[in-house]
Parts: sequence; C-alpha cells; structure tokens
Amino acid sequence: LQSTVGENRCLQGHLVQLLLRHCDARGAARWAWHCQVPPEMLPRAVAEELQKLHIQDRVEEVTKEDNCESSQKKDYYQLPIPRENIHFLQTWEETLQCWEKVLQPGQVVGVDMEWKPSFGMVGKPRVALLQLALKEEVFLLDLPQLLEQAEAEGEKEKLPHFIQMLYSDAAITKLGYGISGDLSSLVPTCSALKDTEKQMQGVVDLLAVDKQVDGLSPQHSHEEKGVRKPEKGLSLLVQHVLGKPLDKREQLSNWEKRPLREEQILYAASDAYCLLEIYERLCKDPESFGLGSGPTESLVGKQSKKPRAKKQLNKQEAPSPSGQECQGPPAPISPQEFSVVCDNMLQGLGRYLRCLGVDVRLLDNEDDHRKAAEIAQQEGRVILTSGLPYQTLRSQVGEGRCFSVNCSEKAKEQALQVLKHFNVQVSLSDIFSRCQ
DNA sequence: GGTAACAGCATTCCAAAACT
DNA sequence: AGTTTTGGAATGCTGTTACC
Repeated sequence: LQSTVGENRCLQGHLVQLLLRHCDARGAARWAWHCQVPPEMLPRAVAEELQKLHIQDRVEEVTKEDNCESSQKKDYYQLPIPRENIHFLQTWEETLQCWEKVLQPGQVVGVDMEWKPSFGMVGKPRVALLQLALKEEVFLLDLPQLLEQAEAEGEKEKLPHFIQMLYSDAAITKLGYGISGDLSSLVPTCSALKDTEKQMQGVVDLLAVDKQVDGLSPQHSHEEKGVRKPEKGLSLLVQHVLGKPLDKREQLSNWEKRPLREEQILYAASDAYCLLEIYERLCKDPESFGLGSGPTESLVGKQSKKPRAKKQLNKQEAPSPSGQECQGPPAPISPQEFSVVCDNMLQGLGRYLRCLGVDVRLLDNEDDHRKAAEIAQQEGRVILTSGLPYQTLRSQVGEGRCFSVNCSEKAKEQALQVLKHFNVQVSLSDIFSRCQ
C-alpha cells in the first residue's frame, strides 16, 4: 500500500479517508502518522486519534527503552570499539585517508556491503554502503555520494581501482561472508570489477568456515525464557564463535536513505567488524571449532567457494579439464617404495598393483573420501582416485600426492597409467612379492 | 564367456536458505 | 523480489563381483 500511494499527498489523503470510512479512526491515524501526512490534511476525528497515538507512543518508547537497555542489548553482539571510531565517509579526502590505512601490507580487514532491498521493481541493486573494518576503527563509505563526486571530478576510476587493489593484494587479508555475492552486487555500479573475482587473493570467506563450525556449539548462554527464533547465516556463526548472535533487524532497511539512522550505522559497523573477531578467534584455536588447520591457509586464495580444511568435502569447484599435472618424470622407484591408498571405486586397480608388489591400502565400501586423505597423510601414501573427488582430495594433500585414474579404462590399463606417472619400475621379482 | 545384482559417482532437478 | 548458493533425492551409467 505504501508504495502504491507513495509520496503523493492526494492519494495519501484518499487513503486516510477510506480507512476512516471502512475501518476506524485509529487505524487511519496510524497510517497518517506512518506516511507523515500533515495533520491539517486530516479529518478531525483522525487528527484527534493521532494525538492519542503520539502520547501512547511516548509511553511505549520509554518502557521499551527500559527493556531494550537491560535485556535486549545484552543478548546481542556488541561492538567492542567506541562509537567515535566508526566513521561515516562522504568525502574523498576522508576516504583516501581510510584507504591508506586499509592498504597496509599485513592488514586484516572485514569487508561488507549494504544495498537497498529491491522489492517490487526489477532493478539491479546499487550498493549504498561499503563497510571496511579494521582492528581499531570501522569506515562506512557512502558510495552513492562518493561516486557522484568522483564523476563530477572526472575520476570515475577511483573506486574500482581501490577495490581492485584491495582484493588482488595477497598481503591484505579480506574477511567476508559470501564475498562473491557482495562483489557481484558491486558490478552494476562499477563494471570495471567484472574480473576482480577471478583475481582475488588473500580472501577468507567465513561462509565456507561456517559449515564446519556449526555442528558444535561450545559456549552458549541461552537461559533466556523467550523463544527467539533460531539464528542463521552470519548471525549463527557469530553466536557460535563469539557467544551472542547478531541483531539483524536493520538488514532490510533502506540503505540509500540519508542520513542513516544510528541503528543502521551500528548494524553496518557490527556486520563488518564481527568478521574480524570471528577470524581472530578462529585463528587462535581452530581445533576447538573443528578446524584442522587455521582458516587462513585453507581459505586464502580461493574464491568464495570452498577450499578445504580437512573436515568435510564438497563436490564442486571448477573441474580442471585434464585432471593431471604435467611435470617432468620423477626419479624411478621400485614398487616396494611406492605406497598408495585406493579409492573404493578402484578396487580392481588396487589388487592389480598389489600383485605387482606395490604397497596398497584399499578403502572399505563404507569409507568416505576423507578417510583416504587421513590415511594418505598419516602413512605418507599417494591417493588413487577418480572423477570429482580427485579435485577435493588434491587440494588436501597437495599436488603430486594424488592421482586421478581414468575410470573408463580397465584395471590393467589404469595400473599402467599409474606406474608410468610415478615412474615405478617393476622387475620380475617384484611380482607377487607381497604374497606369502 | 555371459548375465544379473550391486555400489559408487556424476548429473540433474528441486527446495530451502542466505544475502541485500 | 531477485539472485546465488547449497543440500538432498532421484536417476542413469559403469565397473566389480558372483554365479552359471
């Protein structure tokens, strides 16, 4: 309704009249207040109701404030930095200073963006706010304002440049949650950023870490009575890692409107800053959150997809066309020195190699691929697998420690491929040397 | 050697969730 | 609302195995 009537005073007046006729004065007054219809336009009955509402609101506000202050605020994640360290930037002068701080080698920065939810119409959203969080301060960049200024000064490339530098610099750790999503929202604004996603370096997407953490929830303080709806997404992650969820109430607010409300500013700052805290926490003791290695290593360099820490596997990631690496042939070795672990799909191959004297471990049918990775790491074995799992396994054990076998070949052909690839020299005495 | 049952993997499709 | 990602179920393909 509100969007239909919009700013049109005449329609607003009509609406109030209709509400008065078909509902009651109170409802009409609510609408009038909501749309900020000037009181002089209202029928008397409605105007009076409006007065009453105002008074009531005051009362409610006060009581609500009490509650909020005491209970609600404590239940949500709070920014640990003082308010004056949140900077809302609308001029290039300030912005350039901000960038100077951000673009320090070794810097860790939480990045997030907000844009106006595009209900109703079919427009691509324009990013309205870019948040950059450092340890001590948070910057909120008023993108529409800055872009307009830049355009006027004929320096449209300023912003894309900065984004490029930021995202492609491996020495700066960027923390985000669903980074590729944010970035693609930015493309309509700066088309120059189309390829940035491919060049990203030093990016940690906490969305990927999320899955690994969510099963175990170490610190919980839910003795509250209220049945709060379960948190999700970033808020859930924040709850698991830092104890309290994020207050997401401003998420769908109008981020294009200026000035931003105080609540919006705090929300925007928290959204970016909590990434820093999560990251720090996760780096400190990855183990307690079920992460095998620090999120840094496992996540850096990949896109927002899932690079892996050893916990679980996913199937996707750009399949490299030929799954094989091509390097010079390694030094020749004998079958005895060659130990492998075989995917359960490759039992035929495994037995074949065993007959040739190779040290083979076969995975049981019910074993998952991660088992293969574990065994490979513990026992220093090379993984033989095929198809998509190869992609994931390779990223866990490293190049050269994992070989993709062509599944459509017969076991004998597969064995030959493997022997050739690893330059294993089989002599007559090796054959059946493992049979007692 | 031929055949049928079985199991893992890939692909596809769909629903749910997350983002603003 | 639009977009994108993700997880799961259903399906098909194919190699392995067991059996005749």
